[in-house]
Amino acid sequence: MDLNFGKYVKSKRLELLRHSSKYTLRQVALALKVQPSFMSKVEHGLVLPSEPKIIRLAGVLQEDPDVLLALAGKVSRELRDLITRRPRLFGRLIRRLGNAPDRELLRVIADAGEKQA
Amino acid sequence: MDLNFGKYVKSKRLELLRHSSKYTLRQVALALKVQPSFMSKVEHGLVLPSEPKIIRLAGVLQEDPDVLLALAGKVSRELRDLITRRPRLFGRLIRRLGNAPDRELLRVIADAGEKQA
DNA sequence: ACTTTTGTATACTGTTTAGTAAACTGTATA
DNA sequence: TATACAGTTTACTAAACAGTATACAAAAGT
Repeated sequence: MDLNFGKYVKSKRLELLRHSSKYTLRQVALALKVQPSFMSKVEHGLVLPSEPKIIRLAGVLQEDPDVLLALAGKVSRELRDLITRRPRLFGRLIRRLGNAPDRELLRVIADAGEKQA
Repeated sequence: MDLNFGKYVKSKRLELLRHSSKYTLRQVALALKVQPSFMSKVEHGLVLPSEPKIIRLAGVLQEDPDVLLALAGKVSRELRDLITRRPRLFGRLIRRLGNAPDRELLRVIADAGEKQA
C-alpha cells in the first residue's frame, strides 16, 4: 500500500492547522467519522481509508478528490463506471494518452470539450 | 456483484465448446488453475475471479480482457496506473467523454493517435 | 452395465479491508 | 498541579475476497 498517501494527508493537515485549530488530527477524524486512532494510522501509512472516506477527507482538506484517491492508488467509482460502460473505447483512449505529454492531453481535452462545453 | 459476468463467460465457453472439447468447464478451470467447483460458481455469478484470473480467462475464451474486466465491474491495474499517474488530467478527460457518443470518442482517439501511432 | 467425464453443492480456509475500543504518553495551560 | 487536549499504541473484529477439498448426481461413452 501507498506510504505517501499518509505523508501527504498529514502535511496538508498541518498546513491548515497553522491557520485554524479545526485541523487537529482529532477534529479531522471527527469530521470523517472515524476514530482518532484510525486517523493516526492513516497518517503513518499503515492503513488506507475507504473510497468514500477519502472523498470526504479531500473535502475537509480542500484537496482534489481524484488526486487524493490517486495517492491511495485508487480511481473513483464514478470514473470506473464511465470506463466500464465502454471498456474498449476508453481502454484505447487511455493507453494512447498514457505516455503522451501533458500538453497533448490538455489539447485533447480541449478538443473533446468543444461540443458539450 | 455482477451476475452477467458469469452468464457471459458461460455462453462464450459453450460457444467455443461446440467447436472443440477443450472448452468444458473442467478444462477451462484447469487452464486457469482453479478448481472446477470454483469455475462453476463463477459461471453462476456467485463469485468473481481475481483480476489476473479474469485476464487469463479472456485469453482462454478469446475475449478482450478490458471487456471481461468491465463485466466484472473492474478496470485493469494497467489502466488504473496510467490514470493515477495524472489523475486530474485523466479525470477531466474521462468525465468529458463519459457521455459523448461513440463516434466522438473514436474521433478523439484517432486524433490523439496521430502523433505516436 | 459400467466407468469416465461433466457440472454442481456444501463446507471450510487463509487473507485483506476497513475499521473500533481502550489505554497510554506527551504537552499546554489555568 | 491537575485537567484538558493531542497524537499514538495495541489488541481486537466483522465482512468481503478468493479461493480449496470433498463428495455427489447426471450424462455420455464404450
